[in-house]
Amino acid sequence: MSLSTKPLSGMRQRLPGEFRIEKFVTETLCLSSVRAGFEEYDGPVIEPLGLFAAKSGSELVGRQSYCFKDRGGREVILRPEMTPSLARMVAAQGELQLPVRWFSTPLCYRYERPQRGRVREFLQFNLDILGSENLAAELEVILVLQGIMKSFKAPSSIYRIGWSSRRFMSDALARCGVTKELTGGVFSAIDKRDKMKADAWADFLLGACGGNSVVARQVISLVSVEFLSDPWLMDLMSGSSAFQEVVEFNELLQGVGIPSAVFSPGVVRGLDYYTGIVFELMDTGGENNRSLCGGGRYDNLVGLFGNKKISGVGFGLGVLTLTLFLETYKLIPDSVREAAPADVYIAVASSDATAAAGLLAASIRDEGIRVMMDVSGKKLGKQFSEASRYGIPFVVTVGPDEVETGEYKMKNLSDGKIFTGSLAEITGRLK
RNA sequence: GUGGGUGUAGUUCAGUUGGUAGAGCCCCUGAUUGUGGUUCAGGUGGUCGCCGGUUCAAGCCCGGUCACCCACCCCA
Repeated sequence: MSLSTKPLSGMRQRLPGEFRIEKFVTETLCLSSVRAGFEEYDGPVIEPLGLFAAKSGSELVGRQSYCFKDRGGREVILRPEMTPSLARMVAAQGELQLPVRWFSTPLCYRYERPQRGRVREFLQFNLDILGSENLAAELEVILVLQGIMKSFKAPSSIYRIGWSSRRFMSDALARCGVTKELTGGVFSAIDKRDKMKADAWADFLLGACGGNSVVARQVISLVSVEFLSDPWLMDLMSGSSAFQEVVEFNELLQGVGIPSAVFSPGVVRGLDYYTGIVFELMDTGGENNRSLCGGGRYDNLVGLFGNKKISGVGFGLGVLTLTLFLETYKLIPDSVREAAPADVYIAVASSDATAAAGLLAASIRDEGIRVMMDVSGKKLGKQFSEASRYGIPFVVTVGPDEVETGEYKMKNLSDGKIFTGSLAEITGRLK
């Protein structure tokens, strides 16, 4: 009985070609963050279960987590997300200069059935600002998000940043006549609106509203609102500070001019800890059905660790979902997809020249040039094939003749021309 | 956890009413013994996912099982 050649279901395994693409994506994310003054951090993969039990949501922790007892009998969990760890790190710092602007690309784990864009071990880019209650913080993270999309050269027509506010929606639902007990159910009903047929959804919502059709009609009006200046909405929300905040944030977005950001009362977000403005990033085409990114303001997370009240705002972005999005719109550059592993290949004409070839390889490498030396021992033609397959542009041949004369032949594989020269002349050419 | 689909060469797939397993690509060898790509000639490679049943005979029919994919739930 031999071992399986497959990794555990949903676990991450990357061949060099795939890894190169993933690396391109994460490095671009990193660059966009650094450009906005954010600093990178990291946290533990294994956390105490209690860290997530409090605020992340029962579904996430109860059914979709890798949790177990360690050898010390502690209930532990492979982190399903990063934000609670971040909140703890910030809470533990006595004299941290606030606000902090941090980002990270942690591996996270969720025990769910794998499907397109969803696996069990995944990279989730996180970017947060903690310690600012100013709406400028929301604006800043959305600006970074937009900057990320720009740096991938994604035109604003192919994605949409839908945003709303938890506080506003709770207030609005109350004013529509939804009781406190029913609010949660109505929220999740709203979340499902785009996934159901209109009639079926209306029935579903009616159920969530406790069968009260007057209330249900009000809720339908609410989520159908497209503009904040809607007279019905302004009448409903008169005197609401949450509504005022939404209007204010909308003005900020208008002022900056972010065409892809759209007020969408239907955006609710799943995680329990969000309190204020929430947003998500969606593909406007039908290819990638799930949100690529979700985020918002969370006011009470740091408070779990003591008396400090530090408000945060940030988002999580799935590296895999983003990569699928980029693939769909052909936004992964060919230079990344087809990158050669070396600048020059050293072909060894006969085995007695191996030491000389090694010496040559080392001295060219010292100049910062990427050199792949043949280790196959195959005949010369095969070595050229190998270089060609790798996409390496130059081949230098080393054999008894070269060892004797110190003159090397370098072939340019794209035009077939051969250059002859000393080691210094060869490296000069390659630089 | 629920529903649907697919399992045949390294890979993508074809395989007729049940009759001894096929193609493209890849890979290997040679034409070219110190120079790749193109071309040409040849070649390797299969427990048809697994177990059982029906049959003279099963890749094909039936039952079970496992794996993967897709959708739902949830979420990045």
